[in-house]
Amino acid sequence: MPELPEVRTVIATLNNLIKNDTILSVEVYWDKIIDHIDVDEFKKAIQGQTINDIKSKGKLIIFVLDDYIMFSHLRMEGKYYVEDNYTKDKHTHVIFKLKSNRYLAYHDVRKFGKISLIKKADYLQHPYLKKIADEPFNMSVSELYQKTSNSKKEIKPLLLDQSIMAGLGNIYVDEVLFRSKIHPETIANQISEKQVANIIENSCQVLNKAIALGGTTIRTYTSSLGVSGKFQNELLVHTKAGEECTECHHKIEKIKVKGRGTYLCPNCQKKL
DNA sequence: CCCGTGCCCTGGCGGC
DNA sequence: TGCCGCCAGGGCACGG
Repeated sequence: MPELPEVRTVIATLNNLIKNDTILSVEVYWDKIIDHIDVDEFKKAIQGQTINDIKSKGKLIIFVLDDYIMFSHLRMEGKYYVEDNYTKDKHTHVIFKLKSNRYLAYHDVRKFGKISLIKKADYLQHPYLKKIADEPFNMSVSELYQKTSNSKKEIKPLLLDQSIMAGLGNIYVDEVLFRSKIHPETIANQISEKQVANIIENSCQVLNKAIALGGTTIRTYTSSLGVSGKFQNELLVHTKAGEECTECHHKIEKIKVKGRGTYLCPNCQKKL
């Protein structure tokens, strides 16, 4: 699933391929992908808009057009392809026809992803963006500590909340808590300021490494974008149930935390 | 205001 | 082999 590093890889590739291209028209095959705006309105408004830049915040992709901002959230399985010829399959839900005679196709097996369009002047008020906190790279220890020390939630669900800190999903949060030696069910207000500093530090390290490993994906524009990273080789706990911990040789366990599959080393990550 | 629950979806997997 | 039922999972709406 795309988390912050995959999104960074996707936008780097999209910038290489379609920055300064112009959207001539758009076809929508699954209306629910288009969010917060009527589909016909969306189709009409986007015609003739040039893609001036593609940015991101957390897991949100931000297309900067002439008069609008287009937000895209890939959720679980959203993918973009840039193609010379458009070949729609059962998972193609939106196709943008570009002035360069190419197509930008949005694929999504689960159909969980969302695409939205808002006038530039209003975009900071859009609910997608408004709820996204700073990424770990810009997060100060005091700000995150303020949030953790006032919360009675478990630390893992708190870190998955994008309004607390942006970018971590289910995979990277397990890796960050393992590297920080914190049990995922630890109540947030029990965590010291020093441990919060560790969480931020480890988040930056893990995400930066994943970005570096995913950043080599750029190939021809017929391949899928940002889905062939190599970060899975760096995972220390996630998906490693039954294997030995790299630190202490205890067995990695899989548990459920607030309904999410969670991997940890019970010896390195002791409950307080 | 905060919390928990259910929903959106479909491929893949376990069970028989 | 095939079919059925269930589950994963980010974010949001809704109800208590």
